[in-house]
Amino acid sequence: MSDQRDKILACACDLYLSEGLEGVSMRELARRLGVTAPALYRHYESREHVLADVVRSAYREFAASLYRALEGGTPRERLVRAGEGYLDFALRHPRWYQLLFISPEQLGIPRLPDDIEAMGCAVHQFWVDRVRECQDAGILRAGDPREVSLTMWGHAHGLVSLYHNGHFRMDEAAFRREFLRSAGAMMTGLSTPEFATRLREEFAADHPVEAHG
Amino acid sequence: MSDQRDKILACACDLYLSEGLEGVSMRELARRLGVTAPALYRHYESREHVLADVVRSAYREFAASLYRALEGGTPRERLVRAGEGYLDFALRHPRWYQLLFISPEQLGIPRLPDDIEAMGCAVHQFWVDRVRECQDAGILRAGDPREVSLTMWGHAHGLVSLYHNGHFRMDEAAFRREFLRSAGAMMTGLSTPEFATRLREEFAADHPVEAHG
DNA sequence: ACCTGGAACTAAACGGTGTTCCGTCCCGTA
DNA sequence: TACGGGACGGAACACCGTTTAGTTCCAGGT
Repeated sequence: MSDQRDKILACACDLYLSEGLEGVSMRELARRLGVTAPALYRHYESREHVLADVVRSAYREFAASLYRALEGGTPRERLVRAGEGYLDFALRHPRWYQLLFISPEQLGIPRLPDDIEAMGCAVHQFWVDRVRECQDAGILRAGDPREVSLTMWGHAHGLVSLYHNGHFRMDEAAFRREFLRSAGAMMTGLSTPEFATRLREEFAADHPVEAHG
Repeated sequence: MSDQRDKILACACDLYLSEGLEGVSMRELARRLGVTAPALYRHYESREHVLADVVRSAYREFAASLYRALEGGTPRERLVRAGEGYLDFALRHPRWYQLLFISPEQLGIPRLPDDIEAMGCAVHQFWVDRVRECQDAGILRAGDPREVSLTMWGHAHGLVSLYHNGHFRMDEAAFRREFLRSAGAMMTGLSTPEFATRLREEFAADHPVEAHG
């Protein structure tokens, strides 16, 4: 719509990515745009509305990174690529990732806008779809795909969140390894017995030296 | 040490629990204590130092709730009770739980104080101990207990965090059920085959009607 | 060409924040 | 009685989000 509104949003995203939430002040935003703070209120109702738009940008970026997984040719490949996309996004853009799971309280509002909540639902649905098609393909155990995806999502988000908040004494490479190992262990539990066997065979083929450890 | 310092901390805890982080301002704190804001600086170096002490209080409360699990008579019972204590604490005191996993950035400091990081390590070690003794008892699969506890911790924290931030459209009772189901599914994957069989038998005995579903 | 309306902006101000500086009071001790 | 020091209050600084009122400027209609 408005050109200036777009500039404000772009500047707010830059500011957030470099300085964090506290760094996004109406005055600093105005300073960088060469205007005074009240001028921003012609284009945005309040600071929270600016931040809400930044969250929307984060969701769009995240969705783009996730939906690339649909280029995979099989259910299994799509699930794996989705997992890789998730981890890559979380590690490459920590601040944007944190924005996806921010509590309304931290934004200074009682509830998230409905359209942002809907974006969260869409992401959840994406995972449910990935799980369901893997169940249909005999890769994952039968069961409610919403329950299985809840388990997977919780596990992934929990590890990333603990890492981002400094609760693991690891560098990024070590965390990547731990994440993949942990996810593998969990997936084995969620897989059908046949696929779990196949997974172990593939792992043994990929790690011949460690196979005896 | 100082009497007034204790009063400030107690008041800050009350204020945080009822109003959240943003609600803890030096001026409001002083108002409630019947003094002016600068007076607080006789007893605390800065607002961040007050908040750091609130975090320490949260850890002490959390640890007390967790360590009660040691009253259990067997490794299995101690692990189960620890899990229940974790979930209970997270649901009964959401604000205190969130403080345990807060990022330094949200407190306005670059890194958490060493002693607070150590408190986090102690909690992690507690879980490692619970896992190890369950492995020794033949309940959990053999393997590095640190890796297994990482998986369990990540899973539990992720679900709680997503629930607290409003990413699940459930009430507390529904979340409790989902949490226990998800944890059960994950534990089955981490258990020894023998124990997993026993778990399923116990579940069937507890849910005779649903056994056919 | 003139007027008008509205969009976009600025300056000033209000009430809030964390924090510092300085003066004051009071109490225990020499 | 004098002094030192801890505890406090008042004023101030620099920041914040936001509101109000006044200014500028340009497009459109008469």
